[in-house]
Amino acid sequence: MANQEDIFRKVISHAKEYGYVVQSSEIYDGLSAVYDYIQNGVELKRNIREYWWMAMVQLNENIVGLDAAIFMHPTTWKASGHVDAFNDPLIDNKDSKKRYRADVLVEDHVAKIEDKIDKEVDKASKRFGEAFDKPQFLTTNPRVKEYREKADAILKRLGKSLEKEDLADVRNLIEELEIACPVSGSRNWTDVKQFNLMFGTKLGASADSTMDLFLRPETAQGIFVNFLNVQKSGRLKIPFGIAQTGKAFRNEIVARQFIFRMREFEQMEMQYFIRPGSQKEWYEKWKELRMKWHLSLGLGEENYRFHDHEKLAHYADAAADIEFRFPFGFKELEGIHSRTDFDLGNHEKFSGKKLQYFDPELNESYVPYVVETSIGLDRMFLAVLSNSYMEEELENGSTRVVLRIPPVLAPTKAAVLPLVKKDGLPEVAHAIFETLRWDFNVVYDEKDAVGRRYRRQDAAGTPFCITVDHQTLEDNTVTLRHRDTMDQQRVAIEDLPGIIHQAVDMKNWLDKAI
RNA sequence: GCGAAAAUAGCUCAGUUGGUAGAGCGCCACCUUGCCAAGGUGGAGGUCGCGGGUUCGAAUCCCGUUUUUCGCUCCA
Repeated sequence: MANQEDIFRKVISHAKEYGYVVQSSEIYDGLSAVYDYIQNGVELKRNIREYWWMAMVQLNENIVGLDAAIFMHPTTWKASGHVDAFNDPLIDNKDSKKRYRADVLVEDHVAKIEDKIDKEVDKASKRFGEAFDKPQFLTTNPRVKEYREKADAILKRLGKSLEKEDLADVRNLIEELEIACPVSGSRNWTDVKQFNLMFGTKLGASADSTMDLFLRPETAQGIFVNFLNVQKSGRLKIPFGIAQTGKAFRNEIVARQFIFRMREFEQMEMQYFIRPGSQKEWYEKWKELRMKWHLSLGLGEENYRFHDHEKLAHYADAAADIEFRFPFGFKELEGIHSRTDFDLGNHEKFSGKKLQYFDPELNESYVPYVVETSIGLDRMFLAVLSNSYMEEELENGSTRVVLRIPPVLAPTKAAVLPLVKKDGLPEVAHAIFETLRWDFNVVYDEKDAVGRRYRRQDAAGTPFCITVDHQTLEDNTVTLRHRDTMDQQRVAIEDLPGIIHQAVDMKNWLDKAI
């Protein structure tokens, strides 16, 4: 594991040194858990996004794209459940260093009181046998009544305090009830703090006419609110999907592990609208399809696994993660969720607008069910980058650092190198460069010995190097050198576009995925 | 957010009991070589994360702060 952490550190350093990812606002000491993608990073990220878009939108007849705004009407987040579910009062125990949801601590305490009531009921029922009248016992037994009143009073006070956001009172309540930490047994608590996982902002330039908004915590809602717009204008028939990529924002309590968990991140999501009752089938189908997409990149089958959720989110009736073996272990890369009609149904309720589909086959209208696939673009980036980074021992005893990025995703597809900086070789190399740049991202480099230039391109992840030498002047052939094998072959200049195309074209990669 | 560790050149790191900064690689220019990194000459680049304090004097000691890493915690 120490070795793995070491590699992760090296990947982060490498990402900076070779122009992939740097910390945001670095000259001001950075900003916690915010990163910028620089010249090579932006290309890799764009390529991953396009690879996804190609597979999900272009190659799927019944999936269309969308680009919704980051700002959305505030009621959206009430309907989606985020206002409630993303808002937690938290408290820490100073001795055990454990963090709890303050309301859960109080509720657990109440549950203990209710246990006592149950015990009284048990005792009484044993004593009275068949003659035991439970409802009457609950209302008349003085001890039970006392417990019940106590429990109700606590819950009422908790509810009131939470509603008024009176966190000091929640803390007081915990103190008065003498609630102790289950781990340390101590009552040494911090203050209760409200954590809102959504970023708030304001719409409106003048202070007296502003409206409180949230930056979207997920892109999915932009799809749901546009469900009818897209369906009607596209005359789409169920089942169909809407896909989008875009930024989402979460005020994570702990944001860490480089770009794995950031406060601002990019999602690639697809919501698939289906007939109610068919969700199981589509859920399984999309699990399979998404895994195929991942495997098509060749990062290694052993680096992926499914993780089925036992505890489901508020909207789902089934959920699984595709986990990837990151340098810090298997972690979630993509989620596939059966979201039922939760979202559309709630938007109906909150908006008062019908969000239904008339199914001509069934001759009835219904709120469609939804199966979602949601992948973190930044996580996918990290998966590719960390998986690609290798330090190799070569036969001659030297080592090389190489980024084995799948060629289809590589930021630069080829480097054009004149063997020497004279004898007209740079001119020929430049001409090749000028031709190839229309089809591929290519670079030109004439500095240093060619061997060193090869290594430089290895470290940057460029799959091909094209070397122009003296023979080129005679027969229009060049050396094509391969990143992964370091093999060299002699090819005609006119064959270059075809060879590179074969290696980097999405078609040749994605046909494994569909 | 708590705890621990760390922060010196683009990267990896030295820096003695406190005396105002170094190496290797990288980068730039020129020369040389010419198919798998590390030849020569010259050069750029650091107010030692930031802010205070102690001291004649702080990269070094003290306090605060920011950022990072690890653990806990949370995770739609």
